[in-house]
Amino acid sequence: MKIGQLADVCGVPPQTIRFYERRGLLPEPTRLPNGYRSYDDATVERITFIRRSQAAGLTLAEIGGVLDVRADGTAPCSHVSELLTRKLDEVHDRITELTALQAELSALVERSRQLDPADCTAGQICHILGEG
Amino acid sequence: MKIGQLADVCGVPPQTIRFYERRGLLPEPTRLPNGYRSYDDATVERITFIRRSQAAGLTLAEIGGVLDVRADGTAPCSHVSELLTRKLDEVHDRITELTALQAELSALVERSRQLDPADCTAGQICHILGEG
DNA sequence: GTAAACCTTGCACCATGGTTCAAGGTCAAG
DNA sequence: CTTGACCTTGAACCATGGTGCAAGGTTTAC
Repeated sequence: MKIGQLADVCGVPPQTIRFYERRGLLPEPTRLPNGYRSYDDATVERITFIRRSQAAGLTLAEIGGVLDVRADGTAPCSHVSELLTRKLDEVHDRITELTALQAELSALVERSRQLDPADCTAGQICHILGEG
Repeated sequence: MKIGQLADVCGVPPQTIRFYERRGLLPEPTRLPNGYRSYDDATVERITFIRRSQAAGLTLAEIGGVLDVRADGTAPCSHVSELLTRKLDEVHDRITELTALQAELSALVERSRQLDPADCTAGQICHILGEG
């Protein structure tokens, strides 16, 4: 299977596959006599795994880590488990931040509805975003 | 006031002030006879405004837009109001995404607790992250 | 007079996840 | 035999918000 076919099967552009290879997420593929990359079905699975892991919020570096542990012959279970737990914390923290920001923005939008644009001519830059 | 003093007052590094200048968020400052940048209190206010707007989740490009409208002599009220409303939508959408991701991660972590690492030896990469 | 602390400029670099380009080799169809 | 679709490589570029470095000029303190 050449890179274009692999790309079609996996739903990613060929450049992205080469990019994953450069990042060490995919092993160097075997080559056809003409130098073209040649892939088997295991690579389809590997790319699918990468995309699924990305969907779970892991970075490419983190996914690479899992793949490396697996390549060592060690089951990456505890590694993955810790990773997911940590990621869950990060997501939770980010939601907390964004929720606070949402409240802040709501207050500002509400304020913008109540302020009179005519008052805006003062020396300040913007009386909606101005002081607190 | 020289750049270092301005930086201290505003709590940002001098490089960041030059960076804002390059991005058009700060006007070209007047210069002392020796070529050093010279600032007045209005710049303190302007940088404070930039940081406050960043805290509200606006990008530097968006903040620059507000500043430009203001520089035109137009009150940026309706512009800012729309910007904030749009930003509120974005934040809301992002929270929705992250909440879904949180649920997904929770399920995976739970699954990792129930799966037996001994089953991990199969041909797949990771039975926690494997076929969803 | 000299060292430290400040200022100047321009340019390169950081992470993130790719995308795009240039210049060329290969292969199948007509 | 030429056109088009595919493949190769290396390198630059995108947005984001800065940070760091090099090489030099200035100013302040001792």
